[in-house]
Amino acid sequence: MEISGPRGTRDILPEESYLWQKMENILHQAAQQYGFSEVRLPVFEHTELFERGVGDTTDIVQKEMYTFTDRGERSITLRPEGTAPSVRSFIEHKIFTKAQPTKWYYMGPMFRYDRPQAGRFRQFHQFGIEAFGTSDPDIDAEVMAVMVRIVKTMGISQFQLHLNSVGCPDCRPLYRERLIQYLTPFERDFCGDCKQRFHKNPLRILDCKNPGCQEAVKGHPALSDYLCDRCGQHFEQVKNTLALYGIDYVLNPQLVRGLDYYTKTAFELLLPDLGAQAAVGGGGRYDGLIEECGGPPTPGIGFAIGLERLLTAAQKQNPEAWQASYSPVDVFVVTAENEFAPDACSLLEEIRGSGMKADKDYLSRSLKAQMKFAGKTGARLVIVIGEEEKKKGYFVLRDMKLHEQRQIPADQIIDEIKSILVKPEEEQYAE
RNA sequence: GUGGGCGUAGCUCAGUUGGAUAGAGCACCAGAUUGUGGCUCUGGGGGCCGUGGGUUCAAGUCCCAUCAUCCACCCCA
Repeated sequence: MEISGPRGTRDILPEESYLWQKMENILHQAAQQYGFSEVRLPVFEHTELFERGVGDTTDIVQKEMYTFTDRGERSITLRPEGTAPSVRSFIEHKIFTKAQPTKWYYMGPMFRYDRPQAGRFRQFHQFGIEAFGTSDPDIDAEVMAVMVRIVKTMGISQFQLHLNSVGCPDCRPLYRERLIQYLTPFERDFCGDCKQRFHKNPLRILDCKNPGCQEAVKGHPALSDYLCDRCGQHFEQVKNTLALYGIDYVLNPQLVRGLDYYTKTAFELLLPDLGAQAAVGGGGRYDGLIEECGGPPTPGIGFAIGLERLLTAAQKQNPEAWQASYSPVDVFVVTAENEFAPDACSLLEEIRGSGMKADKDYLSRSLKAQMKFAGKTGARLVIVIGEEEKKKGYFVLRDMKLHEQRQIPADQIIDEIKSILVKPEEEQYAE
């Protein structure tokens, strides 16, 4: 009881990893349907990339990064998010010289030094997409469409897409000024954090959860009233295209994403029954980020979705599809006497060669114990080899689900198990 | 970083105002069933009672510390 993994880490054991594979298949497929291609990026980067890319006023950079000095005296950070590394790769490989836009997706572990709680880990997993090189509002809607499609395909029907526009460097300063004007009388009532935010990033006060701050913010001027023409038109077009796609959304003027780089479109996917961790995914447009990171001026938009939370939500809302039940094998070969082990081995290889999952006992157990073990693996079929069978050239094929068995001539056994296992789809779903 | 809850078998938990070899269910192994799983019955293995200190004739039980874990806040995914 002394050995355990580091705080905030988690092992995904076989009964669960099977569900992750199922989820990952959905993610790959959804992204590819919309024309996104996978990039696989390193899990660590130069610390500076995140300081620049994520923004050094953010909580992520200020208190949540796993940063260390490597043996070459370089400051290295385990990636806390996927956008900055994607941007780095886009610039490094001069992808901007190719035909645009560039549509990428990624998935993998992210790291944040936070205190663990329900739905929050120090190593967690995200899926994300990035579209570089176009500021067409249609791509904003498309990015959200990918997110919504994923959630729906997972069998999640209870969710909300919150949408806002946070403006651009042309119009946000004006709004910021108005907001400061409005908030000034309330300054002394703010919580400690918001007193800081008031000077550094007053927009963040809007989504503070502190009741006192919320009260103060109630009648605040809406950012949407201060958007410049370009941002306003962009926002309208995004909403039009979303409508075209049949995607429902909730306009949320309070939505201000935590990362510094967002411009124009900002959105968040909320799930009601995840408690404190209702935010499953979020994203937005970041038209200044690529330039900020040293690339040519290039617009971009993306989102990231938390996979632990996504899976938890799916299990809650669609338990039939996401319960942990998995059979590692289709066929289990059992021997009446230990001496038939060689026959079992060659039969196994034949079954595996035909594309089915098969296994046997490796502990010299009694026939009864082998049967018991076979039952525990969840194998649909058991093949029995013994004296009689070997002499007369047949196998006993037992169907564990139907609780019945038959004698099958040795040369027909492969075809026979195939015909049982490869059944019409409704048979499999009936389980 | 702040606050709260909880640490007894692989898992879920009992354990009386401190008192004798620390229990149950599930799980695991074996047998009842001399060639067959799921049900039933019988038996078996398995506990530094999180760790360190203290109080006491005596600590799983009381006190202190520490670690782990869970939940919430901040923030996020």
